Order: sequence, then C-alpha cells, then structure tokens
Amino acid sequence: MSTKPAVNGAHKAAIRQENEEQILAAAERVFADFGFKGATTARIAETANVPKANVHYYFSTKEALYRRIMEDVCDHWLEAAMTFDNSADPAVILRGYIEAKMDLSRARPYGSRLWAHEIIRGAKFSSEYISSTVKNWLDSRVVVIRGWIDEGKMDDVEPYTLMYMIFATTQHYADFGRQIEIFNNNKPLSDAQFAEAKENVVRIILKGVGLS
Amino acid sequence: MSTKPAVNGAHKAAIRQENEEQILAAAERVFADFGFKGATTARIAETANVPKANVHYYFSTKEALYRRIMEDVCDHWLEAAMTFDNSADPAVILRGYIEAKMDLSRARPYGSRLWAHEIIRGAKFSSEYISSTVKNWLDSRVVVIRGWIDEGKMDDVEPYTLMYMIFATTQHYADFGRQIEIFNNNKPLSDAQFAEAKENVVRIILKGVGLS
DNA sequence: TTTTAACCTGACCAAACGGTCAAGATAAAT
DNA sequence: ATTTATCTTGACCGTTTGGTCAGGTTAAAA
Repeated sequence: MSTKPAVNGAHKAAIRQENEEQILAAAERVFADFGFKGATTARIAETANVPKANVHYYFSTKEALYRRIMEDVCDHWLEAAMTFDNSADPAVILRGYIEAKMDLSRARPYGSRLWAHEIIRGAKFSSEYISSTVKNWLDSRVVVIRGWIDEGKMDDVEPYTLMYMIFATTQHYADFGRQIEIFNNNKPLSDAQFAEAKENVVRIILKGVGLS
Repeated sequence: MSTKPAVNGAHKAAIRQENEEQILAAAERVFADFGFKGATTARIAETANVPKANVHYYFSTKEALYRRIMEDVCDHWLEAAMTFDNSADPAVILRGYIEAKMDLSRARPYGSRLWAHEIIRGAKFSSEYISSTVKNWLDSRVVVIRGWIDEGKMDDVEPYTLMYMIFATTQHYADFGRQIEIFNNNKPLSDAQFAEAKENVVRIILKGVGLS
C-alpha cells in the first residue's frame, strides 16, 4: 500500500506511535470497565484490534501498561487542577474548577473510573503519587481556601470536606454514569441535561459555602 | 468440646449459621477490595478461615455468593432510605438522610465499595434492581423535593442533581476512604474528624439549596 | 542489492482459577 | 447401638490467564 519514503524512518516511528496509542486507548477502556485483575490482555488486544502478542511487544507486562495509563490520567487531572489558581475571585475560581472537573468526567469517563478502581482497591500502585504530588497540590489549595475564609470572603467551612465534596460530586458523573443512565430511563444524559446538572452543582456548592 | 444436647438439631443449625456468616463477612471484604473478578474463592476461604471446598458447600458458586451479598447491602441501604420520609420539615429530613448515609459509609464501608465496583462494571448483576426498586424510591423522593420547591420551602434546584450530590459525597467517605486516609497524613479519620466532616456536608448542602 | 533492525503473530506454557468429588467426621434421629 | 443426614476437606480437573518465543514480514540503512 503506502510506500512513502519518509525522511529518517518516520514511517516506522509513526507505526509505533499509532499502535501504542491504539493499545493505550483500548487498555484505558478495559481497565476502567473491569479493574486491574478483571481486565485481560486478550480483551485489551481484541479491543485494540491487534494480536495479543503485539500488546506485549509494546508493553512488557500488564502492570507496566496499567501504570502508564495511570500516569496519563493523572496528567490530565493536573491540567484541570491548574484552573484552580489563587489570583482572582473565589467564586470565579471555584466555579471554573468545578466546571473543568465536570467537563473532564464527561470527556474522559474511563480515566475517572480507572482512578476509582485504583483507590477502592487500596491505591496499591499510586499511593506514593497521591501522598506526594496530589497531596501537595491539595494542601496548597486548602491554604488558599483558608485564606479566603480568614478574609471573610466565604463561610468558615472545613476546606478538605469542601474539596472532597467537589471531587465526589464531579467524578460521580463518570464513575456512576451507568447508574445515572438507568435513573434517566436508560438513556445517557443529553448535553442539555448535563449542562443543567453542571450549573446546579456549581450553584449549590457556591451558595453552600457563602459565595453567591 | 461442647457437646450440648440442644433441642432438635439446634447445634447443627448454629454451625450452619455461623459458617455462613463468617463466609459472607469475608466475601464482602474481599469482593469490596478486589471486585467480582479480582476476588478469588481461595482468598475468601482464607479470610473466613475455612477450606475452599467449604465455601462451595455453603454457596454453590462465586456468583451466587456475590448476589447474596449484594442483596444484603441493598437491604441496609433501603433502611437508611427510610429516614427520608415526607412528613416533617425539609431541613430536618435532608439532614437526617445525609447523616444516615454518612454513618452507613462509616459503619459499612465494604458494602459501599462493593456497590461502587458493581456500578463501574456496568451494573451487570443489579441493573434490574436499580431500574425498579431503587429508581422507584428515587423518583418518589424527587416528587417530594419538587413539592417543597413548589411550596417555596427551598430553592429551585434540579432534584436529581441534588440527590446525586448526596449519594456521591456521602459514599465518597467509604469508596475513597483510602485516598482520604492518605491526605490525612496516612491516618484514618478520627471520630471527631468524621463528625466535623458530616456536619460540614450537611451545612453546605442545606445552605446550598436554601434550607438554612 | 544486500544487510540489518524493527515490527508482527500463531502456537505454546506454567500458574492460577472456579468448581468437583469421594471419603471421612460429626451429630441427630431411630 | 445403629442408621441417617449433615458437615468437612485434601486432592483433583478443565479452563483461563499473563507471558514467551521462534520464525516470519516489512522498511530503513549500507
């Protein structure tokens, strides 16, 4: 078929990248659906449309593949985390963060569900990452929130509880998406329904902490 | 050892009950920790301190054991659900329901985590139960909330979103307990910390929907 | 054109899995 | 005392699993 010459082995590199991406995407889905132990390399291979042996050609073990995907998921979450700066109005910042996390649950539900699996299982692969990178990020945001409280900009709420509430509620739309779908007469939330949910979540939380 | 005579085979019945309970308790833990596929009958047997073959003597298959535990978990949840009546003051009712769910997450975290596994996996064993019993319960509570809104007792929020928020936040303390523990300097929340969290969750939600 | 390095994959393997079973132990009924 | 019904368990089995590997194909380099 395509016998492009391509400078300096660009074709081979493209093949590698495309296959890796295909396998990673498939693995993210399968791990999210079945958890680490429940996911089988055969199913990942089938989903990615490659022979099973090829999965092991690109990723030495199932665990290596799992770790790689966890890293990718974390990268995306830290991006969303960056919307939580500490310069502007608390209401604007919190709204932006909640909306970013809701959007991420909608756009990348598999990542969120994978994370949920990992934590429920006891965070065996990621406890180090959580206790360093994630904890540092969380603690710094708590300081910011305590600052707002001290300045009288919002109610005196326990900041960790507030953050956990935001985590839980936003990720619920990914992790428990199937349950929400069943409650919604077996139909996934429409864009309009999701937008309404997002707006309500923002409104309830902001008002709940005295920011509206 | 104990050779109590016991009227009408009471001893055998007691043995049966004790073994079943031991296996059920072990299975709830193991299923919660590893999910359906990840849990092994060998591990359940080991946790219950009985030989593997004995697990199959009392519960024909792994799936039968899983279903039985799911039923038990649901029964407990419906109990908590009953605190959500529609007679009294909305703020009192919502507070009571949220507190009951928080307490359940604290007392029976394995049940909550088992449920989370089940939903993330696509609710293959329980979609029928959710779309009938649970959905009926939820829909009737939504009607109650809509009534409160129409009577001007609370803000005009989308009732399902509010309920999902309560589900997500309260269950987060069970499902993501390990993550919370890590954030809390690798120590489980103390009773005082948990009580503070519970009070904050209630306060934020009630104020958020205009009930305080 | 030849060589080399990377990619591909059907066939295979040891380990772990859910589940079975025969044979023994124990307690209730006769 | 004997029979009967239930409980107990080590050993076993077919299947599925993650992972390997030899031998092939393809594309880049020489």
